[in-house]
Amino acid sequence: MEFEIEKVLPNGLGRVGTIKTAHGEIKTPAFMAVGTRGYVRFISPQELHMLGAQAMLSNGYHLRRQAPEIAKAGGLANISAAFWAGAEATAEHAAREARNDGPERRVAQEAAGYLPGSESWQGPTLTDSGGFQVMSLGSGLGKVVSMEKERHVTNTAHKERLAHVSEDGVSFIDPFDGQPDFIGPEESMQIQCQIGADIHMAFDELTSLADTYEYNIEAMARTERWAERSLREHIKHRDDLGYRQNLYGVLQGGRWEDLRRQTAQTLGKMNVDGIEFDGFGLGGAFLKEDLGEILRWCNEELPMNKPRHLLGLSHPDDILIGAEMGADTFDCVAPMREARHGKIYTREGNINLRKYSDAGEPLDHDCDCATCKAGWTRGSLRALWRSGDIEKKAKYYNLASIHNLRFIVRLTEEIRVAMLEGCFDAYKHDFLTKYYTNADLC
RNA sequence: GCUGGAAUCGUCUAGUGGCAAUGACAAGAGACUGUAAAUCUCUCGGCUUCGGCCUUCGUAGGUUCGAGUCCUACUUCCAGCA
Repeated sequence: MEFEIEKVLPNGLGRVGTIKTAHGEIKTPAFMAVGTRGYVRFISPQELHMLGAQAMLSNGYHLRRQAPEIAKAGGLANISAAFWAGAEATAEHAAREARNDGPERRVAQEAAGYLPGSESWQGPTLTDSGGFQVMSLGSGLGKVVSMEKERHVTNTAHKERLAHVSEDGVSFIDPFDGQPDFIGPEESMQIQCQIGADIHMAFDELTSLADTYEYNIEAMARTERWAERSLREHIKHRDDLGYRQNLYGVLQGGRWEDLRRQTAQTLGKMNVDGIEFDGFGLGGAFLKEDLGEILRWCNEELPMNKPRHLLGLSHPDDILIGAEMGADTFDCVAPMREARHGKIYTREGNINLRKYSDAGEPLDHDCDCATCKAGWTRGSLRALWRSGDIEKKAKYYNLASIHNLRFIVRLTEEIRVAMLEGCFDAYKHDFLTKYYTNADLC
């Protein structure tokens, strides 16, 4: 994998570049669409391309059982409709998708034409290691990035712990079928090399905001040991599918400067038989106010010439700060999840669609997404969303997801242009002023 | 006309002696950041110094310490019979 840097900001960290993978290029900064199970919910691969998404991120944890099948088909970016239609995985997959409201849920996806496998994603792909699930199934304190410190432990206090960490890896209960399972660095690498994304993440342990400094030292050291094991295993399999797969080491260390700088140096130099990581994942749960500083600590220590992926963030201020501080790629479920939940992104701040039952105005007055161009208004979209008709709802999820995703993708495109033209600071200031000073902001 | 049955918060609905009264939907507010998330939380008669207070289950009476619940009459609706 090559990474070409075209321009660097005066701060020496933020940059414009191009990542070249076996399945295509990624012009950075870039936002990757999240398709956890190998497809992006409610958005077809063709629609993804049209809205400017350059890459898709899937998850080794969720695809672990289908991984051998995916490998046989030649990897995530090569699987055909026939694969999903014919594979045994389909039955299991459908059962999982349908777990809440029976067949209806699947019918909704079929009706809208968004079942996985109607097409395949032709482009660069990335898989996560399953490390995030250590926390989301385990310590269970939502990965909240909040403006307010008091709020950082929220909404999951009564969760049952489904995952436990040991030196070997993570033992967990699959929340869908209740079966016990285990993933360690070796397992994660084997799974990811079967799925065959262009970029893989080392198996890491994400700590929550509630964890102590002492625990973060322990978890970070474990993540570094896992990183070396990940690299060792990855090297064995990285060419198994006939093209070169790449591995990013993942930085943890919470909100502490000494830990962040230390792990950046350690992972930046880490090698197995002279082979180093191809790039780096910037991980962690962040308070918004700390994000820029933490990224600066990491990226001042990491090698300049390798790409960095900021894991799991996408709010505009986070992306702007991330790009400024040297993150090249991003991914996040928020644009699509929030779309499904009725939050529509606009340049003047986000709106809650519930409040616009009669509104004939566009979603966003300045938007070039397919949904807006097709003339959907706040009112007409709200009517779809609130409809009891499951097919209409599916249509809403499609239209709203496209809008929000395009909004974030476009933001990264504009950041790239602004950086190239040397006006990043002005662009950032203008965007944030407009976006965060509106009274309707939610 | 007779005989049964039914009338509860926008809608549907639970409730057969201690109830401002169940659940669902609708409505309203908030949350969501490497997807256990088409999800979750809160509000949903009025007032409140948050301890309560007031007014409510078709209408009017009655029994009872106490009635949405029991009794009587009336009104309306449904079903069956004329």
